[in-house]
Amino acid sequence: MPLTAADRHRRTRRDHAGETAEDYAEAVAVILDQHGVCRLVDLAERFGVSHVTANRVVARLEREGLIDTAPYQPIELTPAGRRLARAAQRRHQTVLDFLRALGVSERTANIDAEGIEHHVSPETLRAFAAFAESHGQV
Amino acid sequence: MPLTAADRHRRTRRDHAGETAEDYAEAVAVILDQHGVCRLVDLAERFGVSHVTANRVVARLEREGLIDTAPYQPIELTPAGRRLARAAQRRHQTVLDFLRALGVSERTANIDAEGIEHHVSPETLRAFAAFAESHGQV
DNA sequence: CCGGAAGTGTAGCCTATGCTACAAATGTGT
DNA sequence: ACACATTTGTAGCATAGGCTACACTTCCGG
Ligand SMILES: [Mn+2]
Ligand SMILES: [Mn+2]
Ligand SMILES: [Mn+2]
Ligand SMILES: [Mn+2]
Repeated sequence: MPLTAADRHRRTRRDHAGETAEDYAEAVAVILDQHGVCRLVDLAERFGVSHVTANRVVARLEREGLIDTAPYQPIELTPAGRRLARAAQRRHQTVLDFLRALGVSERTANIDAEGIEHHVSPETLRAFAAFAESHGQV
Repeated sequence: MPLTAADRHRRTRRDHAGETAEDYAEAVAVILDQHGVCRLVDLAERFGVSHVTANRVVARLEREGLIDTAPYQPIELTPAGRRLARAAQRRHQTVLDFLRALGVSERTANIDAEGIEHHVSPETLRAFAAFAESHGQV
C-alpha cells in the first residue's frame, strides 16, 4: 500500500493521543524514585500546569489502568503503568543520547527530546541507538 | 537559568500549538502547486479528517492571517501563510533527508518526519542538515 | 437550462487540556 | 488539640480538534 499524507497525519495524531500517558507514567516513576512518594503537586510542577489539569490527567490514566490512587492519597503506578514508564524512560534516554551524540547542545537536546521521543518509531529508535553507540562521547 | 522539566513540557506544548498551522500552510502550498487550486476537500483528504474539521481549522487560520478564503471559494495563502509554508516545507524536507541519511527506511522516515519536524529547534535542524549533507546518498 | 453530484456550511455532540476561584481534606507544629 | 499551611477536589469557563447528520450552493453534463 502506498503511504499517503493522511496516513502520516493519522499516525502523528495517534502519537499525540498517547503522549500524555507516556510522559505522566515516566514522571510518576521519576518522582517515586526521587522522593519516595508522588503527589499531585509534584506532577503539576513537573509539567508546568495547574494542579487541576494534573488531577484530570491522573483521573483519566486511572480509568485507563495505568495509575493507582485514592482521594487525597499519593499516586502510584499499576503494573501496566510501570511497564509504560520504563519503556518511555528508555526511549527518552535514547533520543537524548542521540541528540547529544549528534553534537546538539545539552540544553537544546533536553528540550527537543521531550517532543521528538513520541514520534520515533522502533525502527528509527534503533537507528538512533546505533548512532549514539558508535558516536557517543563517553 | 537551569532548564526544568516544566520548561521542556511547556516548549513541547507550544510546538503542538503551532503544528496545525504549519502543516496546513504546507498542505495548501503543496496542493496549490499540484492542482492549481486548493479546495477544502483536498485538505480534508490530505489530513484524513472530515471536511468539517478541515473547515474549522481553515477558519482559525484565516482569523490568524495565514489563509485567505471566501465562502464556497478555493483556499489561498496570505503572504504570512506563504512564508510559513515555505519554512515548514524546508524544515520537513531536512528532517526527512536526515532520517533517510541515517538509514531509516523510506516508509518509516516519511511517517516519523511528520511528527518530529515540529519539535526540531533551529540548532538541531542545523545538525540534521549537516549530517544529511555529509552522509546522504545522492 | 436544469438536475444531480460535488463541495461547503452549520448544528450539535464528544474528548483532551488549559485556566481561576473556591471548597474541603490533610497533616504539621506548637 | 487546633490553627494554619499544604494538598486535593470541584465548579465553571475556554480553545483545539475529532465526529455525524443535514442543509445549502456551485458547477457541470446532457
Ligand atoms: Mn515527552
Ligand atoms: Mn508532537
Ligand atoms: Mn509537514
Ligand atoms: Mn507535521
